[in-house]
Amino acid sequence: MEFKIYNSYTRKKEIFIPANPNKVTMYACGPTVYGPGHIGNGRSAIVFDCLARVLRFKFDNLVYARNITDIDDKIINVSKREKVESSVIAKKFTKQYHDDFKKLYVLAPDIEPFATNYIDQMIKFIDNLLKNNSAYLSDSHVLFNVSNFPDYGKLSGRKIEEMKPGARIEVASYKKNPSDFVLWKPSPENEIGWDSPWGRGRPGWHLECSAMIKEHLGETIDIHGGGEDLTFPHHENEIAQSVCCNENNPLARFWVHNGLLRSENTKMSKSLGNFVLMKDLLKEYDGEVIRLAILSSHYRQPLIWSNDLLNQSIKTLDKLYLSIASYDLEIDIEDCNPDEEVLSALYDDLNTPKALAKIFSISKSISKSENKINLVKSLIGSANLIGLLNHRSDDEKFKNNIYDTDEKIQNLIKERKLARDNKDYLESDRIRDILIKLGIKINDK
RNA sequence: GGCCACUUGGCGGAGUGGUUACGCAGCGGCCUGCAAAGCCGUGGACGCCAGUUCGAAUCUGGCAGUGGCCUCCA
Repeated sequence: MEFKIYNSYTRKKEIFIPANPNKVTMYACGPTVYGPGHIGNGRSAIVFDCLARVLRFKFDNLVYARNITDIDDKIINVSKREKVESSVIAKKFTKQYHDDFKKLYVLAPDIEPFATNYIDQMIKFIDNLLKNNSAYLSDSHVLFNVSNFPDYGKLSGRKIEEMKPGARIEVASYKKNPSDFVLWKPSPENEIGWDSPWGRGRPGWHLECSAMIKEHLGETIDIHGGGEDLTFPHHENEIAQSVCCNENNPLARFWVHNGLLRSENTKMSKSLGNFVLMKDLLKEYDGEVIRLAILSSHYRQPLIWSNDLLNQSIKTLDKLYLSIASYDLEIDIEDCNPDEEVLSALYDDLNTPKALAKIFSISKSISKSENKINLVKSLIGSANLIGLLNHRSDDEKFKNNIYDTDEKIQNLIKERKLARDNKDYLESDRIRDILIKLGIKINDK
């Protein structure tokens, strides 16, 4: 079965064939760690985690890298405010992201490069660009010379002439062309910086991805991903600098962008302040519920984040677990393979809503089937492929469930059964109410 | 101003030129001491206007609405 994915660069769904089947390469832009991540960051991580899982299933030897931007003006600003080193801020929020991602069942990427570990590579990168006239020095900054790259704007579908310079941000005076972007900028004495041929300073935002991709994955990678909001200017700039640095080799064969989350009618974003933090959400909802909510819509569609969506996901997930409860203990996880229809949905541009529809229908068919175990295997195999149904009926997670081994609760259940046997329904219903208050659902039979 | 995307039932959300998506919620029934779960059944949709076609929610054009981007963002 072939794997198809929508390529933002060509604006078409295309069959994905890796350039080198022995090493499939994917890079996704990770977060800048200057504060706790919101659920939009979570969506991106979940989408590319899901893509990585499916690619791993289809191809051997996927190398998936997702970076952490640990040097940036925003981090520096926070560090000034908190009066600590910027590395302290970066470390703190890297840990927060890791914790959040783990709870969302996002697997660690194969490589997680930190920008500050690649300063040397970035300096070399800039040096290369200066040598071939793709960059210039101006007012202690090194800038990328956009006019030297004719394909600039191709990814985001815009022409330099059509852009309205300074529409939002004032054009810096040291730029030859408003679209030129910073590769290296000077750092004041009291701020973090590294020595370079152009003085003490720090790299521009876009550079790290290009340098780290080149270092770990090569000059041309199979898939480059990130949020839709990174298309311009971030990815456009990455392409420009990488292509110019690497003798016109394309940076990525496929570009994959996830749609943005919205709160009501506007996009959720840090600058608008209308975001929901992952850590706050995770206090109220199970990570698997959040993951299901995210995967219930196609990754390229905008998704309106709401409590309704979450509450629906709770019910749906409950039912999925209920349908496999106890049967799942009889099977070996190794034997669980995804259903063919689920697979073909996922192979078709990662159509998770369609895959979930099939998962639900398998789940529904279990109770009336003669061959329950096979269906349970297929259900778990399918759900696991997209990072769902990670728990078994006897897991800690279900402590507060009918499978609870807690003595007090088991006794209550026994007492209730006794009352029912004696047809003392007043008493049995009273105990049921207690159990419900303890978060335990009673399913007779 | 330029570029791009989207618009499906109460809600979420796929898909297809002609046949039930699916889930949640609803309604009727079976089961149950009563519930829950399960089972059986059921109503309800493709933004508007034209065009192409034997046939369009699906293709084309126009219109409207919503949203995104035009150097902070996943």
